[in-house]
Amino acid sequence: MTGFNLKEKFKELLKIGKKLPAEYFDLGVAFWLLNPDEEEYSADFLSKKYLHKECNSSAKGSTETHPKPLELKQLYEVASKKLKEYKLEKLFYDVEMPLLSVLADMESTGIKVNVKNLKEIDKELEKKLTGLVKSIYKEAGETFNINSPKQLGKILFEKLKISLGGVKKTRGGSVSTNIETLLTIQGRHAIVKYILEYRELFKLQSTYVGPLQELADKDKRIHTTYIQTGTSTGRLSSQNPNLQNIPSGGEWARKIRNAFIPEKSYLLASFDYSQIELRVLASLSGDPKMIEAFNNDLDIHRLTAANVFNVPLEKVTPDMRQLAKTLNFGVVYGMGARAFSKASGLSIVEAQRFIEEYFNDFKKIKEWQEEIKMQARTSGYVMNLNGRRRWLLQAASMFRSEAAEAERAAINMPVQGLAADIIKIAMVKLSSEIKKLKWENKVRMLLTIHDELLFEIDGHIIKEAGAFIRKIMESAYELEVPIKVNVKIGKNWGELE
DNA sequence: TATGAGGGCGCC
DNA sequence: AAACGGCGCCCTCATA
Repeated sequence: MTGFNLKEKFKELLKIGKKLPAEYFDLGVAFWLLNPDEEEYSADFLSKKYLHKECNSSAKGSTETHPKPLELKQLYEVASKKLKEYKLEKLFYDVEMPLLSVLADMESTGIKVNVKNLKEIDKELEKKLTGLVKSIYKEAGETFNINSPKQLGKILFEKLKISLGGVKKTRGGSVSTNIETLLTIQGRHAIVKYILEYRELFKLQSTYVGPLQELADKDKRIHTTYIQTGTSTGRLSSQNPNLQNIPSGGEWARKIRNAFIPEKSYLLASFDYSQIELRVLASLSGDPKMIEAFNNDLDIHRLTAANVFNVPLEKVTPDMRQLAKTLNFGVVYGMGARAFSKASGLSIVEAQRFIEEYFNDFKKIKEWQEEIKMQARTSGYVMNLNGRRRWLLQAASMFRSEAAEAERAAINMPVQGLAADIIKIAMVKLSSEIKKLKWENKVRMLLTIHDELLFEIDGHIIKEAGAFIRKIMESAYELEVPIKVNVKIGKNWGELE
């Protein structure tokens, strides 16, 4: 079978109990592998671009357009030839295509939520919000739309005349009212703390608690859609609803996660790859210190702290470790002194010193990053270990900021992209092993959240299945360092141990 | 009424 | 806010 949106077709087949085709070729996914930064991966768009056809212009609106068989054939010819040319066949046929049906399964299964519970949280939030709105209007001396940054800015800085010291402008030139700003002016007026809490609670209610109730089906299950062509690095994205950004820290977040539950007599189990991106970075760069740290299962942030502060491991304080953690994360993203100073609270000069010290201690990481940047500049693309490719023609741009942006993307993609491959490979392997064991109904893969898999598992086999899943995830890929998976189990998503 | 930009913020 | 990578969704507001 060849076509577009095969995942949707497969979900239809699953619904009516039909068998999926043994061989299939999703054109959207194929063109995404060839260039993950296309504007879209529709038949129309790709026909126009690669076959020099005009759009299948049935006005806009109504139903999705159905490409003609001939166009499909032609697009297939182009895609399969290019996949071979760019050595992407293995990734396509062994990872992305098998993954497509795994995703169809996961989406069809969905995850159960306690709608009653959500409703209660909704009520609670409503009550809190009503009180906050009252307090805010009282402090402001008038009513206004708190959700409007424009109106809020007027109230704060014109009506209440809160000092603008340390307050930044937005890109559009207006005064910012973001959290950063609110925190800096918090001591200057009583209204600010109400607004901070209002922002937090309104976000939770409008983005999560409300929509999640609406999206539950008759079995109280929520079905996200994974977008296989949704990122430039190889990750998946999740939409309608996005189940990859459910709140995780804090009291309200816990309440929301508590509402994600297993079916009766099942348990939820999460399996998350420990420090997967740093392990990948250690492996790719071959940095001896970092590799040794992971080989000895050391606390990587503590090890980093000991190095950048030049103290023995046991002399590392929590503050030092926190700073090192920020540094480790930042390095993966190509963070500069400015961003690090912002994230750490250090001065830019101090921040710069720490970054230099970091790269002095982990020289191979610096070298690896320089190589990747060079590759991007000279060839116009970067690749990860599996040949996953991202075109970055801007790396050679004469505009420094544009080139720098591309360079940051260049050093991040091979790391984020390999981590993405690893979990994808694990998912495919898991799915086939679960089928082999005839565990389809006892072990259900529900969510994939970048470095984490969430399962719903029959309580009777939880131990066995947990060990089994962990094993497969840890052995899905061979790096220069061990891959470690943390397992947590519980009666809901908010209380896993 | 529909759309898109802007501001903002949730996650890994 | 971003000289910190990758996402999706909410609301407002101007414009079509």
